[in-house]
Amino acid sequence: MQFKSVDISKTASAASIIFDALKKAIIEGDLEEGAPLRQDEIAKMFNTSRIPVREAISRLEEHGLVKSQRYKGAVVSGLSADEAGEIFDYRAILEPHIIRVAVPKMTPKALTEARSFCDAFAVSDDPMEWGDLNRKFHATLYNASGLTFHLEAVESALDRVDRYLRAQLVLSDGMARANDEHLRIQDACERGDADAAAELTHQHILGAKNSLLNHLSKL
Amino acid sequence: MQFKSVDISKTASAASIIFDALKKAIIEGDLEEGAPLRQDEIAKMFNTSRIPVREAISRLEEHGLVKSQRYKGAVVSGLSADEAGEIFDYRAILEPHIIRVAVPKMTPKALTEARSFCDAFAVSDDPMEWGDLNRKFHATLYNASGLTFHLEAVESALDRVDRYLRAQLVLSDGMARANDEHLRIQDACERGDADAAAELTHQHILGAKNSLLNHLSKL
DNA sequence: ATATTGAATATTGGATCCAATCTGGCTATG
DNA sequence: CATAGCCAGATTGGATCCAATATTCAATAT
Repeated sequence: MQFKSVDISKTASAASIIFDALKKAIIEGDLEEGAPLRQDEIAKMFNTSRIPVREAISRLEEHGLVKSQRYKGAVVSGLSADEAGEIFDYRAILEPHIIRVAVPKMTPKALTEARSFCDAFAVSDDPMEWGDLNRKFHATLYNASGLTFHLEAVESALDRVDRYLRAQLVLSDGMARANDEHLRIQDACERGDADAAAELTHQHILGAKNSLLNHLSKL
Repeated sequence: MQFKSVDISKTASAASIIFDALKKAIIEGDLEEGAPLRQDEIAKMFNTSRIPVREAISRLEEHGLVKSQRYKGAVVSGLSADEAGEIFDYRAILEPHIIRVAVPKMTPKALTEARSFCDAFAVSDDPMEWGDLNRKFHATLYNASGLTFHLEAVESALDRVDRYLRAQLVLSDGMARANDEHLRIQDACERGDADAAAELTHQHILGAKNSLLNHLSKL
């Protein structure tokens, strides 16, 4: 008799679960910049001791999402407009390269999947969903590249500016422009025009950066 | 009366010390790919308990330097030739951008410091020193850019391929070519020619990549 | 002889306890 | 009144102990 292989899970340690939860909370802005991460408090939330909490925090620190001082504890990292701008520049350099490599490798399946995210993004009216769909759309296209190191690097960069990205989408013309640009990128990919996809991606990121910095400077 | 600020140290936790030591050992190849990291063993080496060891290992994992499996322990990550090649490509994209930004900001002090590393690299006959001096030379030039995120990203990438970099320098023409290219880069920086510095850096990295992959394919 | 079971050992993940350090408020003193 | 010193609570870093899982190897059945 044949059995289906079932994932007996237990795969995730408490530390990993806490890490993921804290990361999500920081990225999505539930934990504000400068907010202190009290080990005891977090441990109680997850019904664990402080040991896995500390492991989670130290891993977050390696990602630059928190800063901790010996005997003083950890706080959520802040990000100045300049730093956010630098990270957008970083993405504007890397992501065009990734999509250029990816285009010739995209399967019909990947393309339809990307298009479905693109469509969902277009019709969604839930601002909390926009950020997710936006990332999924781009990630689906990028994944075809097979450039695992680049993909990790970009994910990490996106984590750092996720809040800014969402903020930018909410701006008056943010969604409209993003939508339009997504369609053009999707089109270029379907045509197999890697150079166009790369150039459009470059403009897409720099456009978001300018829109964001422009907005921030007015505050 | 004025006091110089003295670092009362104690700044470093045991976990940080262990992290740095393990990282150095992995980067420099003292710990080979696939080598298991036994918490107990490492704890005894540092006269600590396993707690800070685990924290160090989990931080290393976030940097991709080790891979660990629940209840099975951690091993030093391997890196295929393809993956190493990908990371060289990544550097070939980022570092030219960094140096282009850096050139107009370089102080005379930074330039002389870079030149001293360049000279030391040229005359050193200790292969273990080459890797360090090489990284210090480039880092000194890059630091002027003030692009902290980019600098961290490149450092992290260099950590992953450090062994390959050293191996490449030891190849017959590795040092000679690196030396020559370093001088050209230093020259371009001193002339204030950012575009030339960027282009030379690009070629420098791709040249090293090709030399390395070419060598590896012959094994 | 080979494959399978099961117990003994090794190793990791986490809980609890202790030590070191920070923080905030109180007091003494000028 | 202002300020330095100091004590008590809060908080973190680490050590020790226990639980969960993996691995090894001897015993047994086919």
